[in-house]
Amino acid sequence: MPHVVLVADYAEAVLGLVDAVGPGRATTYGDVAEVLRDAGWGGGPRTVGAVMARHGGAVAWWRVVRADGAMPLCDPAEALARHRCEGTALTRGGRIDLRLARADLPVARCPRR
DNA sequence: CGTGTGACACGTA
DNA sequence: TTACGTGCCACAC
Repeated sequence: MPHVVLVADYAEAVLGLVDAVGPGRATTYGDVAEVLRDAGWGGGPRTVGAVMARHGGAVAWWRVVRADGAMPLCDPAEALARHRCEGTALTRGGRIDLRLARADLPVARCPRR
């Protein structure tokens, strides 16, 4: 079959990783993209963001933040509230403290290889 | 096949 | 610390 991986499959992988991030923890678009990249998928941070925009509602989207710890732009207030409930480590600027909250992502597997 | 766009990342000022 | 420019990948026109 084609060497091109359908977005649906990529999206499934993204959601799987996000789902693996437990309460009180967080990961970044870049981290997710890197894992998927090592697994043989293409894409970058922005591609992960695109997937979240389309299918994010099915998972804990607020646990995926930017590399600087800032909340996703879609709904910062909602995300911040969620993290406060979960007790996620935050900095005084109201951003995620990735030093403490960064989650270890499971190893993704390639679509076909 | 060029151009614009996006829930990003990173170096530099 | 914030602001701006550049690189990045995939997709819609």
